Amino acid sequence: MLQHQSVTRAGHALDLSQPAMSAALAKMRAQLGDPLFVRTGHGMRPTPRALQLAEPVKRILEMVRLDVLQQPAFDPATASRTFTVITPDIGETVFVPKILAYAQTHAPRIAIRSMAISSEGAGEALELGLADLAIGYFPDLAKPGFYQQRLFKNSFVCMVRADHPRIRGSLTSDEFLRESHALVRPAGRTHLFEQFLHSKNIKLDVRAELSHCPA
DNA sequence: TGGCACCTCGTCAGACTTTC
DNA sequence: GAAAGTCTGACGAGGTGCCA
Repeated sequence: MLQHQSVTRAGHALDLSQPAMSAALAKMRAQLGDPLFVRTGHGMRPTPRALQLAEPVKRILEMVRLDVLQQPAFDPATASRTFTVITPDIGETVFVPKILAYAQTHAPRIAIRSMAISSEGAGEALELGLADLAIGYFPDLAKPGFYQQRLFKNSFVCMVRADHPRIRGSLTSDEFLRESHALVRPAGRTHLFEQFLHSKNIKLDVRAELSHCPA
């Protein structure tokens, strides 16, 4: 209003109609107990009270503009921080090296910290700010508040010893279930495939349980 | 969780005020 | 008296709190 000296023009500058602006002015008049702006032949002139308020209001608006509305843009080239990534064990060997290689060129001051936690705990870690990103299969995060993007499709394969009779060809599900198995369970976590078998009430003949995937 | 009442804030239309 | 601008009442949309 001080800048435009007109209810209509001030409203237009704020993308409001004149009545809306007039109503806002009426509310301010009631709250401050002063007309603030009075009609004259040369527009809406400020009262002494309005002029007195102009400087502190200007400072408040400037503070809001700088500290609230104007957020610093993220610049990978100069950013210096550690990103925490939730990823399964395989992610540490597949994803993290690629991320580091990319960061070395485009974000040289960025560091990556890998975190291996359960699918159920990933959502909470992200919500609490303990982690920045989760790479892997996290069906529990398919809900509002989380952004998801498919990066790739994955499939499972069977690993057998070099002289195993099934070294060639494919397996039927019955043949697969008749075999004995080595179960890789890092840090005691339940593998996605195990969860699938459990949901189907299928039990494997597990002869060995390992915490690391054999080289 | 859905329905309801209430409040806030917006627009529209028309009355009103001021100035020339 | 005309023109420009402001004010006001009616009404609608959306948000919120309460209650069954």
